[in-house]
Amino acid sequence: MATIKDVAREASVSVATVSRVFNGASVVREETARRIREVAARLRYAPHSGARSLITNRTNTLSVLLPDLYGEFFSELIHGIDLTARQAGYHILVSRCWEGRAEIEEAMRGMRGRVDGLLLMSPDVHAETLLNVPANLPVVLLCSPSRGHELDSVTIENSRGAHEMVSYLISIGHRRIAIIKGSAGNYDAAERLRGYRAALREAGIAPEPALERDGDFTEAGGYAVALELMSVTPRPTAVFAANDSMAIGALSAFRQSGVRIPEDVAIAGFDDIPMARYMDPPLSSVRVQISDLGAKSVDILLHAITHKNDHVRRSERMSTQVVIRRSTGGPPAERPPPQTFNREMASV
Amino acid sequence: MATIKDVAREASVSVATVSRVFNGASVVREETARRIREVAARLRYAPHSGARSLITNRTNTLSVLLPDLYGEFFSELIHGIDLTARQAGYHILVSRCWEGRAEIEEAMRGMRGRVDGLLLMSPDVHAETLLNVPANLPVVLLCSPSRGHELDSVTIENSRGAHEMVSYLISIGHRRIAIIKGSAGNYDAAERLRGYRAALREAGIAPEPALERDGDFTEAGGYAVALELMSVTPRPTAVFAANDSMAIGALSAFRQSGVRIPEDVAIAGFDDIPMARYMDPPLSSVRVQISDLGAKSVDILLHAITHKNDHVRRSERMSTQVVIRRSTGGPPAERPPPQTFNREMASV
DNA sequence: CGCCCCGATGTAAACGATTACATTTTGGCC
DNA sequence: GGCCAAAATGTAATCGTTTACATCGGGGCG
Repeated sequence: MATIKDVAREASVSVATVSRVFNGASVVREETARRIREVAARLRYAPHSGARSLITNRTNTLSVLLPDLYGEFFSELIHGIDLTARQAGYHILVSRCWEGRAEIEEAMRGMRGRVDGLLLMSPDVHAETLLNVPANLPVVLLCSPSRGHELDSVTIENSRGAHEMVSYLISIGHRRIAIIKGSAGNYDAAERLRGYRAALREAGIAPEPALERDGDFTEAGGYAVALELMSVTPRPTAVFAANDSMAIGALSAFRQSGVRIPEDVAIAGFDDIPMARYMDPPLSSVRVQISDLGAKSVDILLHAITHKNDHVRRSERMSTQVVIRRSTGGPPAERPPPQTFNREMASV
Repeated sequence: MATIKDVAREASVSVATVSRVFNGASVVREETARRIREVAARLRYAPHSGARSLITNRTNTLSVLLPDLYGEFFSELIHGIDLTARQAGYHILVSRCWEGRAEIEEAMRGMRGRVDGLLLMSPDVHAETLLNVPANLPVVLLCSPSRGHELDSVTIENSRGAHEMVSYLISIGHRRIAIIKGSAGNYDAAERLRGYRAALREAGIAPEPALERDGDFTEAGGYAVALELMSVTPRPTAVFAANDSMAIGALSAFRQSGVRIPEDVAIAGFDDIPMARYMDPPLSSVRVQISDLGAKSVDILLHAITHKNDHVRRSERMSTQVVIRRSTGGPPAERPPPQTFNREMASV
């Protein structure tokens, strides 16, 4: 493939001049520039980004390291990341790493010289404890547990969101509220569980182990747990799933068993994925702007890169919003929902 | 950040020896190797992949260039790509480019020296006509129109899949079948439309412009089109949506208007995203193994890379499978569906 | 003891760009 | 025409690796 030297030779100039026309840096005579561009096009020359970044010490690439993710959350996140990154002229490299600490360390080491910064989602291992990873690589933590303020991070207000939703369920009269938990060891999952428990406690409702079931963030998981829940006696009157996928699975399971939603059991999810409003009945959920989360984390990362990772660390929390649709039933006529709850237009 | 030279100096060896330790190539005395590894760990050294790939001429990175995509399809595709790529030791770089030819060319030029090969999904511009892009960069076309056999490609059996689904609808008695088309200019969309028309033609049903409506592959789009369709007289008895997202939107619109599914109108989609089976009623769809599509395209790309792009081009077509669930109603008792149709277990 | 061979290590030339600095060209002005 | 500043272009060091080839040292063997 043609290199800058080939172009230089063919156009009878030095490589410096060719470089200059491709970087617009200093002034090259228009006639020379045109000739160089012609030659370059003829040779199908494109600058070698690897060589370039070796000397400039910038790759214009960001890395995104994620655990295995499910559908909508993943694509929304990448969408937000991509949008912001590309606007700033950055490419993005995505990798998944399931296997915990060792694999994360390995992946981070592989990033040296490949990217300018790293977005890390590591819901089960504290990133601060990672060993033998490139020093001084800017890192932003996504939805991950974090010891202190060593690293930039952005998280979701999980606990508060869950708390609000469960409080709403209580406010419309539910006392037996089950939860379908997220994956074991997952940070978001743990926080949502915490919010659920706190809401019950504040309402003076005793926790009940039989109503706290292990889930895994998938539709199939939600479906399976819902089947189990139906045989719990007395049956819960409401189910709060730690994400929408599980809520949708549960909804499907209940309906297939002849349990009416929301008359027999109310269902609520978390995330408010686009699909939620198209369910039957439309699913109440805790909305979190996933793509904004991605966008914000990129902003923080770019800031870190600009300041060569020598900046004051930030910890952002994305706020959530309870969205009530029909899957939770209407509030009892005698007690309207508090103002902080957002009731959507009936249409869509 | 520490370089190989720092490690060499600190361990009192030459850079060559350090390099050897990190590449396992030739034999280094165990004692020396251990010392070098210790120093490297202490200095948090990681090889600079940019510099490495400059000389080896391999980046171990694949690029994925996609138009704007919607939720499940995108994540499933990336999932399959990532799995296969990482197994072969490759990273993946994802970019979106909406703005047509110029942006694609620009993006491809930016890939020079950054990746070893390219997965390109370009549903509206013929990739063969791209100008001034790096010569000899291995490219595999994904779900894209293609003139001939200049480029490797993998596509979906869109037309056949649509044909089968529409034929099924006809076989259970439908005559007025509407279609919600995919995005204008989109290759998959056009092919699915073709299959729809062919099936009607073969059954001797006259095409009817009022029943062919423009969609855009989103839930909201499907919702809107369904509302329009309700005012068409006589009303269609079945709706075939060019993807599941639109089918789900349509389903929601019909139901909100009191139209019963499948009694009043049957609905079918395309893609069979995971969510389809959790709809109420569960959605009939044309299944395509999206992640396999990603995996297969990576296989082809890796083959091209191994052979330095000097290999015979392949054109694979991913087969589809009609999956009948309740949204299309049962077949008339007197005419069982042909054997090629796959009726799923009722559970899940 | 001297030779040879082999295993371990070092030396230095790439890879393809950018860029500070040096050099040449240009053109305006007296 | 000669001078000079500014504009245009060239030279060469540099980025952090890999790797062909050279070198070195020590053990086995005659």
